[in-house]
Amino acid sequence: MARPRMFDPDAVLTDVVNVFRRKGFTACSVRDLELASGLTSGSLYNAYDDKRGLFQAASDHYLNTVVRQRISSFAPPGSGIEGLRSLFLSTLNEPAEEAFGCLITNSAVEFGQVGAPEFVAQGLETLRAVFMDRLGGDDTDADALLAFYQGILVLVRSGHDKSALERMISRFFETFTQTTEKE
Amino acid sequence: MARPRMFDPDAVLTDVVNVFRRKGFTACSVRDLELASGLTSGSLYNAYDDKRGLFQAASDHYLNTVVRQRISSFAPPGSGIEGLRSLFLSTLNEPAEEAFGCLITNSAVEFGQVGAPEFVAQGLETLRAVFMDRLGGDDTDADALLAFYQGILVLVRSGHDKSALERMISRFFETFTQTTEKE
DNA sequence: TATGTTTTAAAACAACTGTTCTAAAAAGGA
DNA sequence: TCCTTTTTAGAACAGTTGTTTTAAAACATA
Repeated sequence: MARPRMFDPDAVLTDVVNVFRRKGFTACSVRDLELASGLTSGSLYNAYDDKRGLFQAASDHYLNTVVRQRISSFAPPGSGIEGLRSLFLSTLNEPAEEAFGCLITNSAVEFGQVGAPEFVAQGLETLRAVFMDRLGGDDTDADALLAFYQGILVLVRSGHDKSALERMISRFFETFTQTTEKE
Repeated sequence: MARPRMFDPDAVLTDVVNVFRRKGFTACSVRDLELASGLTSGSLYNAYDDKRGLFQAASDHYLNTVVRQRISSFAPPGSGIEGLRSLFLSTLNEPAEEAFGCLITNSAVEFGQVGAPEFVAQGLETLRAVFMDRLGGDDTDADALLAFYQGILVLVRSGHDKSALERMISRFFETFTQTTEKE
């Protein structure tokens, strides 16, 4: 029919999502996105309508590739609490110079409850469902784990000492395993 | 000597800090700050040098009035774990329409570890010290509680169901009290 | 090879950004 | 009352924002 895209959408979204994670949606200019993607604004606007549309595509990409892939890699169905332990520890794998943090967490905080894109609620609910399933607990337990998880990502993002966080996560799951084993 | 200020600095900073909590530093324009404070940009720049200076004054104000006051109100020295329980539950006291969240949490996420103002580290350390003292635990326990606390604030900010969060906090401190009582 | 459609690149846009400048107003000390 | 100093209000500033427009380039199909 016509001229095909010259860029690889997956590669572009991967690059773009990292800029959004690093700077946030508002502080990230279209020029930043041009630079990160190697594309010009014309191509971006033609493919994604506007900045918000690009963010939406990028966050969907993030949810499907980063988050869900991380879950199935570290805490696949049936992996139980040990899977969750691995998942929590995997959040510490970030560049030491500057932690990007999690786009879900970052966006939840940046947008708040009013203008938040749907992917925030989706992402939180995805995590919550995983926690509930692997844990074998109820909604309240899942919420507690969700809060703990989000808090870790805040501390990671703020540059908190990694080894301290590792100790903390390890101990938490140790005592947690003991507690649930007793009964 | 000369003409005195016509505005009440405390009142201005209280108003300003709420806009920063609601919109974040970057997304908050100087016009927003004029509107919120009732002052004109001339007065703001004369008193606080620039936007960053105003943010610094506002965040210091927040730390001293909101955070530290909340601590001494809900979890004063000697109040132990019960104090912490009250403190955690107090984070749910937010306007139902739009949760402002905590300026420490919000700023930790917005700025990350590179350009973050000092008050973020100060605020996190203040909380951590309180947790450690009231808990009677070690650094690792304090970090865990700090993560849990930050995560709750993320969920509050994102509009998570308040009653669910209340149940979660209550149960956490119940089982926590039991666990520590046993030994 | 020609046609038709889309992507691309780059210039151009108005609106908004943080900040500075200007001049008038306000007050305390002499 | 006059002088000095500071605050105030608001206009003005250059730079950046997200977005649109323009025209050329690039392919798939016929």
